[in-house]
Amino acid sequence: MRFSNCLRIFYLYHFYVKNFQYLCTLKMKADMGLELTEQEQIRRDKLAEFTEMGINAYPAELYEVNVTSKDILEKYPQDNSLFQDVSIAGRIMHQRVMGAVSFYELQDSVGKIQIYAKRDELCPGEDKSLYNKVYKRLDIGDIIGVKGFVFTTQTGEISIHVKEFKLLCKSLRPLPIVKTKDDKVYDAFQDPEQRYRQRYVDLIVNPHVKETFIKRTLLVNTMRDFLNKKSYLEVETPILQPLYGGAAARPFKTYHNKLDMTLYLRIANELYLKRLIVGGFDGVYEFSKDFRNEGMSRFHNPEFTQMELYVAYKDYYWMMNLVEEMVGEIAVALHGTTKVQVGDNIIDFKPPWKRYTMYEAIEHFTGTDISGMDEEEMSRFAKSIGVEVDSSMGRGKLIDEIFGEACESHLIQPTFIYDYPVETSPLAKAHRSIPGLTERFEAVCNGKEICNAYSELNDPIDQRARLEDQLELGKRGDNESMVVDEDFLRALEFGMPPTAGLGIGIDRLSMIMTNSASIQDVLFFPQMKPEPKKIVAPDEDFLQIGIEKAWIPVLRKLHINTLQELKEQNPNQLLNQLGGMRKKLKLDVDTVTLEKIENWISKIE
RNA sequence: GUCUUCGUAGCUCAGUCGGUAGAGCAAUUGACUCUUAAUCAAUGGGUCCGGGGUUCGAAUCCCCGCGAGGACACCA
Repeated sequence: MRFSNCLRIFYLYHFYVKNFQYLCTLKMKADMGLELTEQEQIRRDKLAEFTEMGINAYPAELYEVNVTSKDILEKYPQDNSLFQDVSIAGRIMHQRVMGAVSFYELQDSVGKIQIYAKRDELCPGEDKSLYNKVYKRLDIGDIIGVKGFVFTTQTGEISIHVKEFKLLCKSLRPLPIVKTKDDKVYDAFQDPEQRYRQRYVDLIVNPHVKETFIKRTLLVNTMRDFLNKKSYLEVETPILQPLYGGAAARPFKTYHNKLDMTLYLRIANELYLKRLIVGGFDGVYEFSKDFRNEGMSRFHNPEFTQMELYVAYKDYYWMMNLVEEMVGEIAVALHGTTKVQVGDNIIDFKPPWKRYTMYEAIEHFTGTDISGMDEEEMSRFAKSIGVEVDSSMGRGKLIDEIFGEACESHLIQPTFIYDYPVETSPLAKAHRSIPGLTERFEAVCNGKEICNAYSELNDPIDQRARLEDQLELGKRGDNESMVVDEDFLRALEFGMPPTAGLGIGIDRLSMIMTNSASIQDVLFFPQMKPEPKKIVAPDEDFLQIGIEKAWIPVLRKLHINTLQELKEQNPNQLLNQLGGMRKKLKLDVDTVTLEKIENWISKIE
């Protein structure tokens, strides 16, 4: 008994000491808060006030939620007896205070709902401070939990009548204010730089952004289900690779200390998945984050996601069928139909898709049959349609460039292009009947490649020759060519069954399926250059040359953040400025003198 | 990498010919017991991205950076 009393005293003591320390911290921050904007400072002051009133702005215990905004808005109109005892939590997005009554909009993970609170109900007694000092002074962005019942207001909006509320998190930064009326959005938060750098803000204020990412996940889940239903095995292969291969791209290079070796971040996982087919799996796939050290654009991010699939005893025709079926299913899962609006076009993913050989496509769009041309004729033709040609380009590269220039951007509806030249397809099996071509196809949609697939090359001797040809190309100045992966060749020499392989760009497909113009819109955190950071010297630097602590934030306010910057000041001017700031901020410090300032400056190295 | 557009208050933006930096929302204070882009009144808030230059005077004109968007190049 005595022991437990001691414990209680100890805990009480502990609580007060901690709270006191916290208050001190808050006040201190408030004092040195000269770098904060006015609105941020006001929010911190409010936080300190709340704390002083005994309100914990960051409570630890869970808050029971028994309903979502969406549930209420969907089901309440059908049955007004529902939701008479709800508990819900969310972020305050909008406040309309009418004196003793207030309407807030609360945003939870699936939507928004209006909440209604009345002073005399929240504060039945004489003391109205819970409403006047706390509820009314909550800010946009604060997260609260409320309990009450659902009703319809006089103007017909389904709302929650608040009987009690609890602050769950005080927000210290003002959110962008986006207003909506009749589906028209005012002051939309759409500066791309801020949206991508601070995606959390983007997600809070732009509900359609959340939709995009939910669709992306649904896309991935649908694809995974589709593949699992066919009993293919989802696997994981190395991201850190001693040799990079499986695509033509420049890699990111890194270093392992203990092994004392260079490693590369994978540009593709193709060669590892094929080793697994050699090992005896009939179907393997991986959603693979790949990394390519190249230029960025609205279609390219340094890291991106591909799904690669390899299935034994199949060929590329079979794989075409799988792709159109799978992507068709994805469209239906996301949109309820195979027709998807993308920009100004409606794209229909309903199988079967159009199929052209590469030569057919070029002939279709240019009117010229290039299949019989030699390298020189082809080079002339390429130049004539505006392709930049250089000496490192072989025949295959030329065909590829001609296709890119003349055809790709015109292919809006999903179309398979197949039978690619052997020179640019070092991992694809030679065509069963046409020399110089490979059994490879790409699906092009909305003018962009969305996937790439082959009947995989499983002839180890041909494979070695092709990889060596790539090295030869490398010597001609084509820096994308690959390194020979001896272990991969060794695996092929044990024998890989005939296999169909596929790589499908998840980001590109997401762009199309969500009607997004930029890859940055389907990546939560697209790569950005770092934000420029101000260099701010620590307090000690200033203290060391004899500056009183109170003046340090003032100097920072004047944008004097380092001793070097201080040294460059005109002492007379600084004297005036410091005097001015002292008055303006009503600082409780002795005035500075010119002598003192000169003394500071003289001590700087 | 090249070309091009942009960078002003917490947010969205205006700023004329180079002459005291503005609006709406947000914030603060006050009024308001069913509002909804709530309303009404008052108030505060600025490194005009950074650094140079021209000028009596620069948010504005010129140069050099930084960051972002777009196009091209690159990327099968």
